[in-house]
Amino acid sequence: MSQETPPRKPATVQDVAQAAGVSKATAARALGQYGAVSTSVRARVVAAAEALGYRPNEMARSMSTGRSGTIGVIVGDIENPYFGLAVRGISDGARALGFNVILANSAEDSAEERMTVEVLARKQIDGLIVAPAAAGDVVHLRDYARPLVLMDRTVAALAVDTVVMDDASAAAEATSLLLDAGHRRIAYLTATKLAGAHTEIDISTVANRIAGFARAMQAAGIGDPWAQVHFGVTPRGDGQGVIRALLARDDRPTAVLASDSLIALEVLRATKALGLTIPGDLSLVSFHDADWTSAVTPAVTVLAQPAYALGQAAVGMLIERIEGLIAPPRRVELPMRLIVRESVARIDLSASIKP
Amino acid sequence: MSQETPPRKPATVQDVAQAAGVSKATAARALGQYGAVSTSVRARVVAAAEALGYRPNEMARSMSTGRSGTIGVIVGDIENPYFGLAVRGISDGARALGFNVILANSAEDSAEERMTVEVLARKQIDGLIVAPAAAGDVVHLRDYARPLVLMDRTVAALAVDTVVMDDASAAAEATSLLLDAGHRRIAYLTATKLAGAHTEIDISTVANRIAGFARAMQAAGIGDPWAQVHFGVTPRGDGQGVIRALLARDDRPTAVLASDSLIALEVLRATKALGLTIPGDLSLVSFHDADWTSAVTPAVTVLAQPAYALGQAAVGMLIERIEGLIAPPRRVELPMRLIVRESVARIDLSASIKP
DNA sequence: CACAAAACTGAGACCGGTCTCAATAGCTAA
DNA sequence: TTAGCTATTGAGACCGGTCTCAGTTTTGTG
Repeated sequence: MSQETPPRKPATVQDVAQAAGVSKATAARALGQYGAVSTSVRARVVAAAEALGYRPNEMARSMSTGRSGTIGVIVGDIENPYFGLAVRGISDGARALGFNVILANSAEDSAEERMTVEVLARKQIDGLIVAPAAAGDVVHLRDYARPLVLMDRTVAALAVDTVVMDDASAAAEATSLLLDAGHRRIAYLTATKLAGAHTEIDISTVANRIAGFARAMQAAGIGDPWAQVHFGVTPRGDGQGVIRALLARDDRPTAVLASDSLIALEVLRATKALGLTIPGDLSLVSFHDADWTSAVTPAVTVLAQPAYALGQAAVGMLIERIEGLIAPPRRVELPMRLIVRESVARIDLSASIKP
Repeated sequence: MSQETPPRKPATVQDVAQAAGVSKATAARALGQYGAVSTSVRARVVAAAEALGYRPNEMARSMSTGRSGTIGVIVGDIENPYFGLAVRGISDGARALGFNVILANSAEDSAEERMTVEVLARKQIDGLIVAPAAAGDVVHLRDYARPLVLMDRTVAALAVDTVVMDDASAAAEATSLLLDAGHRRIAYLTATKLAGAHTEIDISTVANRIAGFARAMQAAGIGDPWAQVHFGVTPRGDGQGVIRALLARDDRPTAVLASDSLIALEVLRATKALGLTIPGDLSLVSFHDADWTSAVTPAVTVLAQPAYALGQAAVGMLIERIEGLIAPPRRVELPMRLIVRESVARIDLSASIKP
């Protein structure tokens, strides 16, 4: 059977029908698992299909059913292991439920995001999961009148299913850990840039974390924690410069909280370049339990994020909507877990820190 | 304009045509950038389309043009940063050339790969890039009678465009580095498992690297280098056990060559658990310049692989074929670059190594 | 000013499936 | 035996575009 030359032009239902001596409609029924077909005819059709190497054209099928069996996913940065893991959760979940995934990157840019939504919509995706680049610019998401799920970030203006993490309390917890170890000069590093004029933070995740950080700092009686927040620490941007400048200051922080594993890596790089040691000269806590954090020395204390579960939850909710679920928008919040390892040192509160 | 209620049912060419008072054919020409349309009519149609919020249905378009503008990519393990980077190279290249990508995982399993090819083919992809799980089982790839490009691995039985790296010479180079530093007991660690009965290595990359390793070892007068090759060092499998057992032996290796960054991480984990230090107790060289390798201490000496370029080259060749290029199968080999860092120590050849 | 060439436009087939509806066939109940 | 049903099957419309071909309108040229 493997030696027969495959047809130049792929076989269609029509071809199979002809070979089996039945009508196109009947062949389609036998092949497509719908409608009623007598067992004898079905066998004949299936045999013919087999012989012709028939392969159903999913595109044509989607054309008439109106469902593509594909969902779109837009994240800001696929490079980030956190999103990478979330996407895997989505993909696995989607496949298990019979859907495919088209993945796209927005580069954390709203305009790019808008164009991407348009492209995906044209491809007839059945639904969309997005980690919106900016909560303030979401008309394209509202206009996308189909099942939509927000992941990692909320948008007040969008009443749709949302899955997020408990960013505020996790940030507060990590900050408290540092505070309890005696640290007072704690810097919070995030990749997000403050857009020119307005200083509003347009990503709920970032805002919540900073809020949690500030809350914990203030509870410890430390004034103006916002001054300790450093924006624009991008791995492929000037992140390294920002960190080095920070660590070169006389009143340099004794501890840093990195908002993702890529930033933690930049911190490692900077301390290495500056000859500082962790946790001796600088304590470090990072968001996301990247694989390397537990393997290196010192192992990095992290806030483990259930990113895979995040993705699974998102795709689960999305597909429920696609299947027709009618219900008010749901909101799921997943808890992070603080994993204490070796990158945080105690500091003697009474001793002054050498500049 | 943003306050008009979007139509319940998306507008089609027909709707636009009607609104503009022209025939469907003319509207389609104006909207689809083909055929000739007078400027006045075009303006009228475009305006109508704008007003109706018309959005072309790519699926329908593909249906009649016979081209989906989508290419499929199958790799063994998306988790692996090496493939992750290659996939990004493919995605970026594809987008630049006007194509989309559907990504799939084969879990390094031929059967899974076969099913995936089938699924992608049904989705009418225009071409396929694959890092085949096994060179011995490729009928499904041969039967897939469309543009096909092999990436990272060659398959002698498949005369198609291929992009690979210079695995043999790179492995030899890294081994020589270790040899020159005085090492003699050098272990090669790979994730690949030897399939039950036959001990053939069914992945060209793995075979070539081991060949390069063995060649260098033999050139240094070291007998039976194959005994130093350890298979099945999978991060999510028993990799950790294998490494620990290896490092616990009296004649444990003084250096290891890890075939990817995930394995290097496992080595780090094992030495950490066993209280060994790198490079003091064990030297390490790893394939792939993962981001963490240069940030940690000691920084890991690596064989940098142009994975992004690998992906770009693959997608470039594939799309040339899709566009109709007729030419004998091409083969591109990309060079790796050895980046010496801090994870290799000199060993005094005259001194005996303590067990 | 007349006629050929070029530019537009409209009708309708087609891509490869699904799906509705009517027609035929086989079978049971009365 | 025959009306009444149900199980099968065939014809053809339809999804939303593209594309061919013929008919109509302009434009160009001698």
